[in-house]
Amino acid sequence: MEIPKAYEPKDVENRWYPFWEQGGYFSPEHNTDPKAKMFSMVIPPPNVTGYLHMGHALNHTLHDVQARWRRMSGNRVLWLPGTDHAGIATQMIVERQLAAEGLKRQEMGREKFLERVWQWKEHSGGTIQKQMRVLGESVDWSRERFTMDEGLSNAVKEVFVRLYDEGLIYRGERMINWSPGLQTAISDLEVEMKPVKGKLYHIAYPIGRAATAPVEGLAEAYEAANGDEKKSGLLSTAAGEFIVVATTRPETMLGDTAIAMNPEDATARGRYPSVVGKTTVLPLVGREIPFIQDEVVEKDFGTGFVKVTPAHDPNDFAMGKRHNLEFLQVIGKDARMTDTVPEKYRGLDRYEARKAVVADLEELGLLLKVEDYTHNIGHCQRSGTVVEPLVSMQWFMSMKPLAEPALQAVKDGKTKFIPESNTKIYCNWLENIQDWCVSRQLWWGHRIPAWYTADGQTIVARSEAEARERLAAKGADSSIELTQDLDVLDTWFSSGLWPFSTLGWPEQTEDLKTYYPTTLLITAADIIFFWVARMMMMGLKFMGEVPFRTVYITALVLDPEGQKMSKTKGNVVDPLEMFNKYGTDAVRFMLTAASTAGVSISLQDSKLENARNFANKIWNATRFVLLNCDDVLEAQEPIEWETELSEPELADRWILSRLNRVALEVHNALGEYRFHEAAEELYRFFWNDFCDWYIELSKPFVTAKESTPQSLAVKRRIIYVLERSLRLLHPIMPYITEELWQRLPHKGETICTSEFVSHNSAQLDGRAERELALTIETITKLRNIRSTFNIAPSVPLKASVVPADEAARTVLTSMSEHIKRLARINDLEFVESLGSAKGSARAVFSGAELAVPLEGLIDFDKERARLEKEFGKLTNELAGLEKRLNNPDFIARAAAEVVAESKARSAELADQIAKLRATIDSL
RNA sequence: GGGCAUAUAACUCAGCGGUAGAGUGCUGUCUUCACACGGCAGAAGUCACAGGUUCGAAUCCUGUUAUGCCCA
Repeated sequence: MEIPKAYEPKDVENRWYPFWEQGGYFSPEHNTDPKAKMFSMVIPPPNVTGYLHMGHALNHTLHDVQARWRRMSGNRVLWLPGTDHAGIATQMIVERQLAAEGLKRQEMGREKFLERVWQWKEHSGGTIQKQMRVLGESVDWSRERFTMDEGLSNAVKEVFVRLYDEGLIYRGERMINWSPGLQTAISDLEVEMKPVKGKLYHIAYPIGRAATAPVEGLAEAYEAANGDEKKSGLLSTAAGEFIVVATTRPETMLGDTAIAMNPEDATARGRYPSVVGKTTVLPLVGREIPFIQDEVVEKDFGTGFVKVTPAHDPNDFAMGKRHNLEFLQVIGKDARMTDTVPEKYRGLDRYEARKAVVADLEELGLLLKVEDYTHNIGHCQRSGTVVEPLVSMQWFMSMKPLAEPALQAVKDGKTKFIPESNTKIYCNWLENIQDWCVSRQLWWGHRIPAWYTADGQTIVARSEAEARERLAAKGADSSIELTQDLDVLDTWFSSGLWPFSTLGWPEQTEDLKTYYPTTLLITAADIIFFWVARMMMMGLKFMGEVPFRTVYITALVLDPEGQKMSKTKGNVVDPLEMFNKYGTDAVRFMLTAASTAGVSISLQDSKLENARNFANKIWNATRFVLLNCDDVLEAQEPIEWETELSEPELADRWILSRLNRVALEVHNALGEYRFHEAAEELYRFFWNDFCDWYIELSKPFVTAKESTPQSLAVKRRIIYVLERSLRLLHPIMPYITEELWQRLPHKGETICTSEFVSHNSAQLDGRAERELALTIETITKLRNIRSTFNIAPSVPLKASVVPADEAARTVLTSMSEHIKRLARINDLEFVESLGSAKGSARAVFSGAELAVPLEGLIDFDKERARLEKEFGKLTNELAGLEKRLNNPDFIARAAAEVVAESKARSAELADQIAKLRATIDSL
């Protein structure tokens, strides 16, 4: 049989995905067992025109590990794939393309523009799907969904209408975050707070009169009045009285409609009782505005006076509502000053206006102080522009009534977060939730199903026809002209319905009944609010049940230096390049092995190399078997554990026990989403147990020239263990395991639907594990002597062994041929005692004492030093144990087993120490 | 300002009440008929710091420091 010496992932990987896909193995219907347990997941839908990044690679790998493992364990698995229309992102891309052609969407018109977007979607969509196939993802492509599919669009309309009818969706003039860059409202979540170096301007407003002529010496007076400790916002000078406010946005003063202070400052004990009932006149504008008192004003911040611009600040907006202030919009949607401001500022950009206002205030002598000031400013996440808080007519979703059940469900444990710490993050957000602005002034997305009549009525309905029915039902003329709302819904509106809209809702489909609620959601922490929380709310609202039982939050994937990957830093790693370099299975293994809950993953080459080497090890172990077991492989029939041809010996019982133990541990680890543990157990088992010991112990039989019943039996056992190991590894490393499994005797068409090894406790054999450990230790000690004294492997050595007891003697005697071969000893004799250590190297351990005669070959000072070091180590350990055992509290309070263990270990150590001492002394 | 997470061998990370493990790297050695993407052997850590709880703390609690993330 031709088998390359090293694993070449490319040759193997291309072969299997089409085979799997055509075989329909990833469809839940492939499992026809009527009693099968259901396991379902929906994929977090990537942007339809996007491509796979490392975050996806991690996320999708973990999904696939779960899906493949559950499928092999007999579950009926649905893993539903799909993509998201990603309103803003996609529209931006297409607009940029248009700009390159000198076109604008506004000039094209809505319909033409949408045609262009669909074209772009057709053209560049599908990349993600191709990449998912490269990754080997076992999704059911027959159920693939897109958020703008007809069915999902119907779900969006249905939800909108129902929530509107219940009063949970409303239209209103409210303060929203306006993105001047995107020319749309955005939600609070889409605003990113970033520290920006700015200035804090201290401005004087005259009390009770206008300041038209320049005032002299006000700044100096302010400076003098506000020494180290004192802070006063009240200035009394020859020119009259002033109050002082500090602001980072002086241009907004043009829209001030009040000055606020804390009520305590208005009392006789406070700082500013004298202004109560008075007014101040806005400089530059001349508008007379009142003083108001409000609890939200912090006494200790600045002067204690705060300017109130209700139309351009969320806090001021709330104050404006409370105190019935006037709302003056002074900044427009284009971020330029409106016609509400004095003529000289109109049309100026907000930052130009700031300069102009500051210059004019300075001229009037009212600018008292300018300080450097770094503060957080909201930026539009997508466009990067500074968000302008504006009062605008938008659609909102009332969140409190929806959040309450979503909060309760998690508190009741109906949905669990892993790692658990995310629960608090989720709960805190829901407890402080604000209404959600769902309308977007975009074209790409789900158009808001609301129609308006010329006389200002609003009708929300699933279609225009239904809107007319609703009109008629109200007794109105249903044939009047209706215009549909121009806006679309926030993309996350449709994403929030994903777990049930993808299964057919609002139709009561079989899929919906069968697969909702889904079992597991795997996603990244950055969309807990955007997506997870909203799915919870919508799922509970419309399905009456949580959308998923468990939410696994993946780690962040970082660059090799532990830095977050970003395009601007240029440290983004393309997963496809990584698959090419190391092999897909290796990358998958690395990501799985690195997935410890809550700890971010940095992409070190060493980890990837290690994973690639592991794949190569699997390849070569199988290669060894394939090259040496022709006589067994010819039959090509599934192999069972061989006991007929020859009685299993210690090594066989040991590997069978280990196989079962690992199967159990992997099963438990994956069941509790401890991915790294599953990967590590498998790695250790395959490399250290199976390759390093079992294959080595089996070699004399496997490579024997002549077939004997015993050699056939050993070969059958090694194939048995190997084939099962591949099945255990398959969820993490699908390609290499399928490739090799197909070459071994097996049952079924594909490893994907083969049975995951379930552990058989009857095959766990603690005694065999202990006995083989003794054998391994004996071999290791002998090798250690050869290595320490630098004796070439070709030099024949003799060894004497004194087993610690009869049991050890039996084991070591039965394993003596293996010991001799693996430790390169030609003469191994069992004796009653070793006598003087003169002329030999020694080893003392719990199972035996060893002597290797090395007269003339070794430096005895070195041997003495080596043994003294060992002696020191053991003595230290014993001292610690004795200290513990001499403590009456320990004996009285520690668990009985622990005490017994300590005693046993202490006795064992004392024995070894005595023997070592005698050995050293006899040197 | 509030919250969360992390600090363990040179590096990257496991372990999370019974006196420390892995991978990489390092040292030595072996090209022995699966694998040098390998074998064998070895060296390497007062488990960030300070208190406390406990018979016993890397592990639990409190505080400090550092780093990262989230929210305002």
